[in-house]
Amino acid sequence: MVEVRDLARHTGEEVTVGGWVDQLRVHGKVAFVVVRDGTGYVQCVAVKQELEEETWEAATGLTQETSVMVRGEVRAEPRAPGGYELQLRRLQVVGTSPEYPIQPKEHGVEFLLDHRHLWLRSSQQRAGLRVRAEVEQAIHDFFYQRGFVRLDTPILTGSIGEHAGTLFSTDYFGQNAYLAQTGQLYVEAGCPAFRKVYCFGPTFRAEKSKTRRHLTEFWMVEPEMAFVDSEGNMRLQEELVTYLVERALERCRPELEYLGRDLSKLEAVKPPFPRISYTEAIELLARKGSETRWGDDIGGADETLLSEDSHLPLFVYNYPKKVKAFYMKENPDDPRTVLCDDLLAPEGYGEIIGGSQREDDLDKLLARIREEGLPEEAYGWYLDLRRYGTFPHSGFGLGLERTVAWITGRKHVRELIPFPRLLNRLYP
RNA sequence: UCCGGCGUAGCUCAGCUGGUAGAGCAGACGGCUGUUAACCGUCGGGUCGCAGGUUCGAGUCCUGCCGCCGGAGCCA
Repeated sequence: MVEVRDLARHTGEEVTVGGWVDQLRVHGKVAFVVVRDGTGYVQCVAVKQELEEETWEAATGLTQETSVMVRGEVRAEPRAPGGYELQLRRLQVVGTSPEYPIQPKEHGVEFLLDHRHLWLRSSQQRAGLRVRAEVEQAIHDFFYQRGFVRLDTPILTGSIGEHAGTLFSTDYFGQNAYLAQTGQLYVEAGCPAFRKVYCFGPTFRAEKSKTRRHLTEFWMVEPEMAFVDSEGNMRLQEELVTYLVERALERCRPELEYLGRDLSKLEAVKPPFPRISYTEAIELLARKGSETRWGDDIGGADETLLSEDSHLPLFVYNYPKKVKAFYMKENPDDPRTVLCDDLLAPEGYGEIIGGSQREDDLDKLLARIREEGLPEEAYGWYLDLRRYGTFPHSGFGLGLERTVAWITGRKHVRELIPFPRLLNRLYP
C-alpha cells in the first residue's frame, strides 16, 4: 500500500491506496471517486466498460466517508486535483458509511462541535491541526537546541496555583486535589537542578469565559531560567515566537495558504518587537480615547487598540503589582510595579505570553502571599526555594492555542485543539 | 454572573402587517464517458426549542424557562 503524498513517485505503476471516500461524482459510464488517506487526496477514475460489473456497482454506490482500498494505475493527469489520479482496477469496501452527517457545505458551530470527532476529517481542520503539531514540535526543538531540560510537572496538585477561585477540584483518596493551572512553580524548583528548564502540557482554568480566546483546558509551554532577568526573559520570548512563525512558514506553507492566511504579515515577524511600559501604554490608551486609568488591568479592547499600529507582537512590561500574580518580582525602580511582561499578538489575537522575573526575596514573597490571602501552608515547599540558595530567575508561559490561532489566522482557539473543552462542552 | 443575538426537515436557511410549512444540500430511485462542492428529473422527510397566555385562528404577538453563539469580567 502507498500513501497519497508519494503517488508521484509511482507514476505508471499499479498501486493500492487505503482511505476514506471524500466525494463521488457519477456520470453514466464514468465515475470519479475522491479518496482521502490522511496524507492527501487522490481522484480515482472508474470507467464502466473497463471494470467488472460488480466493481462498477460498488464504486458508483459509495457514500461519503466509506473506508476503501482502491487499486489501480497512477497517471499524471492535469485535470485531476493534485496532478495525479488513479485509474481504478479494483475496489474493496472496508467499512460502509451510511448518511455521514457532515457535508461539504456550511454548518453551524454547535453542530460541528457536537461532531468534532468527525469534523477532524475536514480540510480546514486538518490544516489547522497540522500547523499546531508543527508548532508543538518547533517548541521542543527550540528549547532542546538551547540546552533546556524538559521537566514534566504534575497535573494533579494540592491547593497551589495563581487563583484559587478558578481551579478544577477532584477527590484524591479523600483529599482535595486540583488540576494544574500552571507548571511554573514546579519548573522554578527545577532551575537549581538544570539551570534552564521548561514544561509543556495541558493546563486547566475553571474560568467562566465564553470568548474566542478561551478554553478551560489549553496547552502551555513554560520555560524557567536561573540567573536571567526580565530583559533576558523578553529576548527569549521574542526569539521563540519568531522561530515558531518561521517554522510554520517553512513547513506548513500549503496549510497556511489553504487557510487563506496573509503570509506577508507572518513574514514580517522579526525581532526586535516593539516594547512599551504599562505606564506608557496607559498614556497611549488615553490618547486613543480609552477610559482605562493607571492601576487598572488592560482589557481585551485596550489590547486591540495597542496592537493595531503594528503587524509585530507588542511587549507591555512592568504592570502594577496589584493586577499581577504574587510571585512576580517587585520593580526596584518603582515598587508600585513588578518586573513582568505580556506579549500581545497582532490583529486582535490578544495576549499570547505572560512572563516575569520571579520574587527571589523570601520576606517579600511571604508578604505577598499574606496580602493576597493565599493558604501559606500550601506554599511551604515553594518558599523553600528561597530558603535554600535563592537566585534571580525568570520565565514565562506561552498559550499554544492562541499562538496557533494567530499564526493560522483562525478566529477561534477551539479549532486549534483536537477536542476543545469549553464552558458547556465536555463531549466528544 | 451581566449585556446583546439566535433556536423552523438530517444540515444550511426562507417564511412580510397573525390565515394553517417552503428551497437548496444530504438520502432513495432514474438519466448522462472527464467531473472538480458536476448537472437534470422523481420520491420520502416537520412536536416550527419547551411551557403557558392573547386571538375565531400563532412559526409569526406576549410572559417564563431551556439551549447555543458573541462580548464583559478573568486570563494564555
